Parts: sequence; C-alpha cells; structure tokens
Amino acid sequence: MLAPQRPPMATTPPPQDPSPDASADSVAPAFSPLYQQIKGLILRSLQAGEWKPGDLIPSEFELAARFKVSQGTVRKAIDELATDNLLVRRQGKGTFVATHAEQHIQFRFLRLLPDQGTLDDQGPAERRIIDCRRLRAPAEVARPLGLRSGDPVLLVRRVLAFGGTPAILEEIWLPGGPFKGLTVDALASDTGPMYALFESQFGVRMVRAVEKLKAVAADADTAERLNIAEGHPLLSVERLSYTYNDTPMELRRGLYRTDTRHYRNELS
Amino acid sequence: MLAPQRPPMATTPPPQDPSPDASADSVAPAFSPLYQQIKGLILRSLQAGEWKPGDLIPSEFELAARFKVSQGTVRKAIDELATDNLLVRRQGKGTFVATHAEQHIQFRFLRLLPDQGTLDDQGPAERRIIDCRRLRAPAEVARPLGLRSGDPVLLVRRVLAFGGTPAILEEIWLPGGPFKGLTVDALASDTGPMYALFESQFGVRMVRAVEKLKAVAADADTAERLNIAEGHPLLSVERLSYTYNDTPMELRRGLYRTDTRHYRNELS
DNA sequence: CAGTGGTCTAGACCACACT
DNA sequence: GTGTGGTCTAGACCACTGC
Repeated sequence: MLAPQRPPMATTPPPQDPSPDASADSVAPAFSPLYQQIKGLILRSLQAGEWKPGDLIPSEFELAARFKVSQGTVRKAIDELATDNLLVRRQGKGTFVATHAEQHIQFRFLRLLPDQGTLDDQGPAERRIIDCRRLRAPAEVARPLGLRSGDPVLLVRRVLAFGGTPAILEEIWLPGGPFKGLTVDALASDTGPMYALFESQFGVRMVRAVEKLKAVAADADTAERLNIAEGHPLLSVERLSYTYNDTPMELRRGLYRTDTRHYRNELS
Repeated sequence: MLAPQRPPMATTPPPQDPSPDASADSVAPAFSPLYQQIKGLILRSLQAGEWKPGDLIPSEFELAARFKVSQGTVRKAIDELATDNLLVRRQGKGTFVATHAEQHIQFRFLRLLPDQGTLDDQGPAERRIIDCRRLRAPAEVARPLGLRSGDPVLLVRRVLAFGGTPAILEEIWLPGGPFKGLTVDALASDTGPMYALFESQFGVRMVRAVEKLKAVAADADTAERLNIAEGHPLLSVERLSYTYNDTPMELRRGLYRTDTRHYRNELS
C-alpha cells in the first residue's frame, strides 16, 4: 500500500464530500482524522467488554492489521487513550486496559491528604458501612444520573476513618439496573477500592468524574458520626462519576473533616 | 542524513556509554530521548525570555534545522509542551507562547462557579484592593516560596465580588526581588487578569499551581469584609504557584464564600 | 499562492520483558 | 531470541491562514 490517502473503513465511513450538506443544521465540516476513528473503534471494544479491565489488548501491529491502517496511526490512537487513563502502556509487555484494582489510584479519586507527614503514611482508610438500601430515586438524584424520578436506585452510606478517627461521611447513589445484586455483604467483605469491585462484579469502570466543593456546617447527625461539634465546618464534595461514553453511573456526596487533612488539587 | 542514530547536540551531550559509570550514586541509566532534550532546549529559551508570552516561535522546520533533528522530533517536543499549556498551536499560523493575557483562563485558575446559571454569565469579578504592603517574610511564608525568614516580600490583600456581592477575600504573597516595583496603583488600574500583569510587567509567567482546600469558620474581620456572619463556613484555598523551572513565585490564600457558588474540579 | 501545523505512512533501530 | 512498546527519520499529502 503506497498511495491510498484514506483507506475505506468497514464501520466508519471516510469523510464525505461536504458540498451537498443534507442537514441544514449549522456547518459541521465532519472531518475526522483516521486515528480518531481508530480511537473510536478501540473505545467501542472497551465498552463492549471485548477487553476487560486489566486485560492485555492486541499489539499495535495486530490492531493495525485489523483496522487496515499503519502501526503509527494505531499508535497515535492508543497514545490518546493512554493519556485519558483508559489504557496503560508497558514497554516490552504490551498495552493493558486500565483498572482501579491496583496501583496508586487512592490518590486519583480520594484527594484528602494529611496536612503533615509524608505521603500515604496514613495507611488505607478504615471503612464502616452504615447501610445499603434500595429505594426510588428522588428528583435531585435522578436528574444527574440520567434517570427518571422513582426509578430504582441504591443508596450506600459509610464512614471512612484514618487511624481510628472518622474523617469522611459518604452517601453513594447508584442506578439500580447496572448494580442489581449489590449487597451490604459484598461491600463489607471487600477489601480493595470500591471502584475495583464495581469493575469486577458489575463490569462498570469509572473513567472520569466532576466534583463540586463547598464549605458547610455539620448538622447534628453528621457531627455525631464524625465525632465533632455541631456547626463544625466541613468540606462538602459532590461527585458525579462517568463510565465509558460519558454515561453518569454514580452520584456521591461526601462530608470531609479538614481539621488535620486537606483536599489537594493541581492546576495546570 | 540517513543513518545517524543520535546526531550530536551542541549543548546537550548524547547519551554516553553507561559502562564506566563514574558516579557511584545509584544506577541512573541516564538515557534521555532526543525529543526530551529538544523539549529542554525550547524550555530554556522560554525561561531566558527569547520568546515572550504571546510571541510566535519559529516553525517546526526552523527549529528542526537549528537543533539538527528531524521535524517529527521537534513536533513531539512541541506536542508535550503544548499539552503542558506552555505553548499553543494554531493550525496555519504557527506555535505561540501561552499567556494569561487572553482567552478562557479565568476558568483554569479561578474555579469558583455559580451553582445555578449557565457558564460565565456572572461576568468578570469586581476587584477591590485592600492594601499592598512590602514587609519581611514570616517563616511560614518564606519556606514555601523558597526564601529565608525576613527576606523582603510583598503582601497584597483584596476582595473579589460578583454582581456586587463579595465572594472572595485573598492574601497574595510575592517575593520582593522578582516583583520589585509592584505598586497598589499598578494593581488598581489594571483591568485584566493579575497573572497577565505579572507577565507583561515582571516577566513572570505562572505555569502550574498546587492548591490545598479546607473548610474553615469565618473570623470577625473576614466576616465583615465578606458580609457574612462570624463563624460562617468558608472554603480556604491555599495556592502555591510555580513559574518555569518549578520555581515557586506566589503564595496565595483565599477564603471563598460557597453559599451560592462552588469550587469545580475534574478528576480523570 | 506560499507557509504553517496536522495526518498518514513506511522502515529502521533502541529499550525492555519474558522465555 | 522473540515480541512488545518507544524513538527517530523521511517524505507525501491534507487543512487552515493570510497575502
């Protein structure tokens, strides 16, 4: 293959001539580079579960052959997926589907760090489940999750502590469909990150999230659970997490004690 | 040039044979890809002020000729500098040095957004300088800034408001040397982002920052300035900003009202 | 039109991991 | 050694900008 500028793709049509724009809807040049189309195809395989978290995916040359493009084009597609934390490259070994089951992820999603002390010399958080109920979604939960009011949802409440001192009170709302069968026992007996359990038991991988932070005063119930005085300032962290195609899959609201810890964020 | 695997670079030596490791200090394979060396050279030109914020830098081919490498290698170096927000590529025009003087940067560093309402329909913040004093650095300010206690520093205090309602009270600590000559008048008469003024007047470009967030209760003075009750929960945001070679250049502490706004953060 | 960055390809070789 | 990702090169063509 020496000349073909744009080898036809079986599933995604090459950029079409934009002259007879059928849709009257704005301009839409509709040009998409080949490597973006490849990225889309790989993404689809990830969503479809062809490769599961932790799996080794085919080599760049294999994928290039499958998609009928050069290895460099596949490489660029994988590069972007790797910087989006969907894939992990390991030189000499291959490319793997990213997973929450391992590594230093307790710093990518849980940003509460001790004020003093070096890195995670605080050890992992101790977790205590308060309850896990199945109920019908109130409107303010249904909307962000893309559900309708009254749809079945799960509500998990728990406390995280460090060194015996409670630090976080969390409410976790999950859509009932994808998480059918989640029980308090499964949560309590699990020892790893909760997002790893979501991957292995429900095939749901959280890819990104948006958090809204506020300072609030502790109410009576919260104060008791976190062992502080009522009215004590707390950091409210509301998180909406998304899985592969920007589908929201978890709404979480945490109340963080920040007397001896802080929420760390990097701006760039 | 067909064969040279590692064309010698004038300024940065090519990877040396690691067999006679002179330094007994650990392993240190000391292998650095060419494009990383190029990245370093471009970075050095940025630090030296050869190209200033907003400037057009030489084309990829010009840089390739200067550094005696291929255009693709320069491209990879520029790619990384662009994803680090140090350079901005504009197809058909060229590559420019990133600047705070323009665009949508009020969202990269000021993350306080209205709870309701669409995007920045709140308009720009109204700024009121409380004072701008030159004094000697206390220890807790000197340390993060890489100074010694007693070194000259500038302290700027100001209030930011949206629609007439005060929302943020800020203390800004700057090293006296690089910011010699900064006056309250310059600050008050300026209309753009403060970081843009730092670039144009002092040649200091902020590249990245680390923030530590806590929930705190308003003290009497703060409460009055922000028009809230004493004890009201506030979001404390402590920011350390860095310029090119990871040199800290600003310590900022803000107290944010979060009753009708929130601090937004994206996790990925 | 010329000049810039953006995409795509093809081939060579290096660094790393496993066997 | 073999196979993987990582680097580097060279050349072609596309897309956008501005003269």
